[in-house]
Amino acid sequence: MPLAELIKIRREKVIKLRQMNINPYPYRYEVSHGIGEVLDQFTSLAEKQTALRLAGRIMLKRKMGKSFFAHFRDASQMMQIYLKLDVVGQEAFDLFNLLDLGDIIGCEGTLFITKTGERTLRVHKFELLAKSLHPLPDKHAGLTDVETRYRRRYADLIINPEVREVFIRRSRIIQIIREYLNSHDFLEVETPILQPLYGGGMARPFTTHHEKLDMNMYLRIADELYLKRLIVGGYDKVWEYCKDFRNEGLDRLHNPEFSMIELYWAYADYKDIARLFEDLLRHTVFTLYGKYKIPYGEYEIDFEPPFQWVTMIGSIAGQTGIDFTDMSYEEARAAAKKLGVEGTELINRGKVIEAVWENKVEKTLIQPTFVADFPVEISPLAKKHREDDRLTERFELFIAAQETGNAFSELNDPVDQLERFLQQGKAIEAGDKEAQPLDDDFVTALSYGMPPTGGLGFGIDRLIMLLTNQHTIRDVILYPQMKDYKEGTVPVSKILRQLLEEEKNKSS
RNA sequence: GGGGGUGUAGCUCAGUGGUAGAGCACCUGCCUUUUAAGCAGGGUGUCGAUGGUUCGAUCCCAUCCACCCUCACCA
Repeated sequence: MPLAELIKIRREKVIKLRQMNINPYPYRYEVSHGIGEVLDQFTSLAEKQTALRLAGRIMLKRKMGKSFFAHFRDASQMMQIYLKLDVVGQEAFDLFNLLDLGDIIGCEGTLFITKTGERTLRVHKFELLAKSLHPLPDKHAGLTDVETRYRRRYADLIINPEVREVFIRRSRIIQIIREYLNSHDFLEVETPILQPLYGGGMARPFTTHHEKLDMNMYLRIADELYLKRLIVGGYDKVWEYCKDFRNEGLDRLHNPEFSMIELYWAYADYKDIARLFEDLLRHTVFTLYGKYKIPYGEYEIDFEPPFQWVTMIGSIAGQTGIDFTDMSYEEARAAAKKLGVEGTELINRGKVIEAVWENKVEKTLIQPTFVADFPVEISPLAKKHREDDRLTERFELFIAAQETGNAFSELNDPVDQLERFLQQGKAIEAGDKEAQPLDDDFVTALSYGMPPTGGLGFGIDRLIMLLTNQHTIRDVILYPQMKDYKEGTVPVSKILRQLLEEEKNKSS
């Protein structure tokens, strides 16, 4: 049956209800218990014959002569209700007959167990709390079409409890991290999303324009430079849960709008940050699951510290037998070529080493592994390594072959920072759309003096994928970015407008 | 951007060069402890969009749109 027909049938029920002087959209319902709570305490509530007031959405409904069985669901759980004519009376019975799957009702009653053993609410009274006009997806096959699931997340959430569970866990994970950082004296701050200049990451930004100020602005790609200014200002530990925006491709690991946590810790270096990050992840996993080993796809990931620590160049040597430590750019390029890694974008020694590493090592890092000491050319905001100035004190944490965090001993020498920006400027001129522009005010801030500082950024969406065993970023973001589509759907509003038109014509 | 795939009823899916089907949902009737309730009956769709080929296209061809997978590039 076409959607318009199904909606019309329900619309007619609404009209009928109004004629019966029943408001299909009343204002409130006094709920005494959640359904999950009722199921948890079923035995004692049933014994006492406590009168309960529960509310939820009708998911299943079947008529049995002079009685009904139905299942309804609230945020916590689903349970069966039983309603019979000689308990509720003819009027209420007929009203229940008008209800559809998807309607939201409030029920008052007591508990019992059916012959077949199902815990059930015997309904004494009920009220319609909201009429549903749109039919629900199939009660067994559910809603599987991914496009509809993402475009109409509400339908996905109504019909797929496991999807609801992922987002409950997402919320818990963020809460656990927030509590951890706050209890470790990190100050939660807010910095601009709308920025006159972007920086703090390698990415193409979204650009916009402020009319009154007549200036171009960018949606932030990272909040790093603003947080470091706060370290200059004298806060020792700061962090932010931030939405960042990057104008790049979309795939199972990338959404243009995504979430990160960045934190900065004065007087610490990248090794202190590694210990902190390790402990934060350990704590989060354990709080969530009560254990350290959790499944991710075909793997079992072990979050019990200490995590493995390798250097970028060392891990390349481990995989390929080739040591890039003392190679010049030309030697590195030749060595990379022998390994099958080449390309015009490999314009300096650092990019060559990074490319070889990505090609040969990244895929192999399943268990949590810190990869440390990145080349200076690809790390414009990190402090040079204390033992080798061709490298920086920087690590990324890899889990299940995915980057799960990025940290440095922060560069706090304003002169060195200026030189790095100038280096990046050359890259921009050479056509690198992801190189970082010179931020004069940031150099100015550093010139006031920033203490030695360790900093960390990690993508929340990818971390949540890892901790909830989801394999596409769209399954951990409630409203992932979708392309507009122009054809192929009949919006409900169009159907309703037609119905209203018909009703008007009929009554006049 | 390259390659591959998908798009048919509200949902999940079959199917066909001669105007389309199933299950669920929906409507009517029976049934006062059912549960994928059951039984009897009923209705149905711009077959993603636009062109083309054809006597005739949902099916073949072209273009476009959306979605998925994959490679490349990046978080």
